[in-house]
Amino acid sequence: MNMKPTDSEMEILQILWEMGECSVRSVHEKLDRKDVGYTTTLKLMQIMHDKGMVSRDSSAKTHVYKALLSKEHTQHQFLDKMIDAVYNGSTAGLVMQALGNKRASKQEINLIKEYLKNLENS
Amino acid sequence: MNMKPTDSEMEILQILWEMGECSVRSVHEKLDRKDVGYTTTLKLMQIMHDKGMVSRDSSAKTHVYKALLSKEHTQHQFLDKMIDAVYNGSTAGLVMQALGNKRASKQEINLIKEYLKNLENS
DNA sequence: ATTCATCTACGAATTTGTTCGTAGATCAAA
DNA sequence: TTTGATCTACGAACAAATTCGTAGATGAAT
Repeated sequence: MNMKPTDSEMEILQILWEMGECSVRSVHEKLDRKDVGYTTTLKLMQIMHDKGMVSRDSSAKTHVYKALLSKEHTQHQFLDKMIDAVYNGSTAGLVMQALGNKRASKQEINLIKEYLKNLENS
Repeated sequence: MNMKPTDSEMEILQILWEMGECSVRSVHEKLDRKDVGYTTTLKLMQIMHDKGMVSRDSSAKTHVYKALLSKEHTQHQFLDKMIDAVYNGSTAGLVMQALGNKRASKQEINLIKEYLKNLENS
């Protein structure tokens, strides 16, 4: 029962994690991908339910979905796979390239330094 | 001409990056995935050639392949996509979770600290 | 020259993910 | 109670990636 979400499923999970509970309609509206039909989103969420990734309250006409996969666990899963598949198992390789990107702001870098300091004291 | 490799293509690229030049046979033998036929590996590398990901010297009977995509650029591409898709755009989020994993050894962490120091002086 | 292992080429089957159209249920408002 | 908007269910089309079987070329060894 330990499925790795697909890209589309990941987009939906992000929204569910942020919102907590959600109808298909709400998810669909928050979805920023180029126009895809409503029933597509519906179908995806039904499949996710079949897979056990989300729970569903179907007591009312409009069903309400909730993520069952934890955000942390799922991120972890992706990260591990990426480190192996793209960085040959080197965590440092990934981290240093991530820091080398122009994407990391001064603020983010300070955050990371703090984090490293705390790591030390444990 | 800027393709994102699939998972299988990535496995092959890893080997090509490591080896420099390679026949299909060599790649196939280094491939550690659960037994897949030789012609499957062949086909994949032919497709990669069609896509322009690898070059091919076909002067001899046994063709010799070489990666055309740079390792750094490809890693970067994956990293960027991952940060958006899984960490909502937060580089720090990814880095800190990577460091939190038990996978980062003391040695790796020191490497990263060094790297951060050098970032400062520039 | 024949044999044999190994190679490439390529079509096709399979699998997995994504998309949508249509049918029928539900419910609120006129 | 009829209408209309919105919902779910579901089959099926489509697309992309992966897999393999088979045919034919090549070259080394007998």
